[in-house]
Amino acid sequence: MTSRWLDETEDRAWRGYRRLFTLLESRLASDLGEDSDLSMADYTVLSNLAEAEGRRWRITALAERMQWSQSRLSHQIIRMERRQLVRRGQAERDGRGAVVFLTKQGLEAIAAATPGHMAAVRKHMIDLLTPEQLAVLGDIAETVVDHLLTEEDETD
Amino acid sequence: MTSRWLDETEDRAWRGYRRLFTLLESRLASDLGEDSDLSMADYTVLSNLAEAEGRRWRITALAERMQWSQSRLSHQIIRMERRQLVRRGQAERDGRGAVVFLTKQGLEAIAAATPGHMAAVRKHMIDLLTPEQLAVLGDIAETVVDHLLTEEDETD
DNA sequence: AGATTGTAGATGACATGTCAAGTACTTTGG
DNA sequence: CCAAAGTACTTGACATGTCATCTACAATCT
Repeated sequence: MTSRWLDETEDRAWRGYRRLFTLLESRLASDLGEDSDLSMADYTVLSNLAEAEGRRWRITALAERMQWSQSRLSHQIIRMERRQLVRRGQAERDGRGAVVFLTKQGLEAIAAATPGHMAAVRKHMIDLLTPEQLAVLGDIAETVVDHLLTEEDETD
Repeated sequence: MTSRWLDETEDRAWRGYRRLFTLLESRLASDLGEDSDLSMADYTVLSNLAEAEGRRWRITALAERMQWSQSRLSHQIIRMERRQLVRRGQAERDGRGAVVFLTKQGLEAIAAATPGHMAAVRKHMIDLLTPEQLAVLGDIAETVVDHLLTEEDETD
């Protein structure tokens, strides 16, 4: 059925997108959980830290990069600190600030989980698509993301 | 930076997709919340009910359609019932079963929220893309969704 | 019919996310 | 230098989602 709000192509794209992401999220999360004790949230935090200079980030900067609220990241990090995956420390030049950094265990956890996770990403998504489709997806994402980030700064 | 796991096109598509959906989800949710007192979850449930024959669904069937766990839907419906958006009733031919149906208030809520929500969907996504891009997105979603649904039934 | 197994849904404990406030430090402007 | 305003992060209350388990009814098998 086509809604009154979108034409057929639009409707197919929109419903497809919604379904894709509902299914893919839950599939990736369960694959990840099976061989790693990490949630998708854990994984994202750890992989951002692992990619970073010095394997550390200032909290606000990391939240910004991940597009998470500061509060969400704060809670997440506190939970991860309890599990020894990360540790917090004082920021150098700012008494208010905090940095998170990877612990040895965190590094091991992300190193162990990444091959399986990336294999799942390939299997359930990337390898199913042609290079042309991937290129278009990249374009689409760029367009929408740019729009959303730009607009954010405006009064609207 | 390109990861060791994906080539440049793949990496761009994958990171773009992740960023797109993080940003879009939160933007749509906040737009929706601003003019409607509905969460995205509320909206999805209500719109599925509104589209249905008799404006009602058997709980399991609705969960399946939405790709939600039964438990998630059960909790959601109980919360929505408290707010008078839906009501539960006995299924006709099955003493175990339950149906959810829209209340007058639920119908009014979804009717009031839909124009704004669909405008947001257009503004933040659909209208930014060309028909060709939308068609490719539809194809991509179909491919990935089919794969995920098919595989689900297998032993793996 | 009675026992066994299956299915629908609810429930409780707990993980996660959001929002509004609180605390502590920094910056700015006189 | 001090007051006012801003920034960085944490906290607590509460909404939401997940998982395992429970209850009740249905279907099947003898």
